[in-house]
Amino acid sequence: MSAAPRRSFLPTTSYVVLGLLSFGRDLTGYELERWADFGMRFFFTTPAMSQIYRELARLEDLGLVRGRSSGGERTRRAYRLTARGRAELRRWLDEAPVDPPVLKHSVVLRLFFGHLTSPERMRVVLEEHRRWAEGMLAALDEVRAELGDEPTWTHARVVAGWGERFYGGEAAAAAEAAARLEQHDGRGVSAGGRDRRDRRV
Amino acid sequence: MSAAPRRSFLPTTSYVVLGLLSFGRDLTGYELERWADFGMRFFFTTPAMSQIYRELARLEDLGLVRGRSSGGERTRRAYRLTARGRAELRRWLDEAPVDPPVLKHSVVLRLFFGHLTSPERMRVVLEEHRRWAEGMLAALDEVRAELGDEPTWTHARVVAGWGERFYGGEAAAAAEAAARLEQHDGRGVSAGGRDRRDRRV
DNA sequence: ACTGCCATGTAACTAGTTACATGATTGG
DNA sequence: CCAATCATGTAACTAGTTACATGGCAGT
Repeated sequence: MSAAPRRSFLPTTSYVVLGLLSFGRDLTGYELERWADFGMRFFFTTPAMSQIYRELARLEDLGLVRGRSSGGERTRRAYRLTARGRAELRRWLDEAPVDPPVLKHSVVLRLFFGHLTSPERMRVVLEEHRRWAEGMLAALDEVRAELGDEPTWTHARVVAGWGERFYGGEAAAAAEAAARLEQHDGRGVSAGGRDRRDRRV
Repeated sequence: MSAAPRRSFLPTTSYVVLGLLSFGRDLTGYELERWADFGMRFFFTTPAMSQIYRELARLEDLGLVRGRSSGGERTRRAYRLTARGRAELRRWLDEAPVDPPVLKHSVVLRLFFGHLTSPERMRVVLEEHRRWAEGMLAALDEVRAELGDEPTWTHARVVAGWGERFYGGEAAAAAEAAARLEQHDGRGVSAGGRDRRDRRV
């Protein structure tokens, strides 16, 4: 008796591909991967090449993209969005439930289980993470520079703003966590007295 | 002839299970899921129940956990970490490469493709995300309150600090993005420069 | 008696991976 | 001629999902 027809949606990765093609340029599987890795890796894991090719095959079956070969049958096949593809992408944007980001943060996981390893190792892990985040921040700056101020990239610039906050946050959080642990370890090790809090259980 | 033996590691989800059992309490598959969903969902997607049961079966095959049934063969089976399980977890913490967090952020993805939908929809999406982030923040506060100041949860408290930064950041980023778009749309509309590309459908 | 939570698992499927095989084109 | 990059795809596998089937136990 439900009133909703509830057509379902494709996996999000499909919309990554459709979306990249929505900027108007025809792209090969290879280029798709380069673009995804250039601009989207900041907020969405880049799928493996083989996955992209399979995705393209599926989307073509569904009539959402059309591929055209050039330079012989195998050498190069560039895809463009069909009208139905554009409509499907729009349907997703307009109607798909806004589900929360998927996060698998193995660094924080390690931190959570920090009682099982040494403070030194924990410091190394956090420092490595901090450096990674700084690196991403730098890469993001480069991307942003390339965006210029063309209106095509209006939303991309806003996304870059999100990214700066996110990666800056990760770097700061790693530093803060390290500082907090250091403080805690220091207290535990150096002064025998003065801190009864640490002895219970 | 390579110097490195390079034993490989289990999927990260396995270490989630091992780690939860490292706090010393025997847990059933069901409880494992509850605990993961209570404390780890803030930084690591909670696996499906069926996945947890399969994980436990595998870990038992590998001798990393041991399960004991009680109350008949089917009704309840609680698992504990074996010495080898603890060693494997420690090996992962100490030696596994620190790989970056895996992120699939469909909200930012939508923002990136914002040129394909309406400003109103974009506002709704961002607002929904902001509220979700605020909700997570509130939930995190509750968890934190429950942690008290026992030393068992030292690292968990540091993780909570990370979470506050992360979810606070998401909420702020959503708000900021919405503000930036509003500003931009206002400018675009009042100046009369209509977008040429988006008239159909 | 019934409801809600505790509890375990299987089956079928989907999404994604790595490893491998193959070849064209371009620039030094 | 050689290396790097562009380019496409298959095969085998792994991780994870949803849907389903089953049943115990506690409280009202």
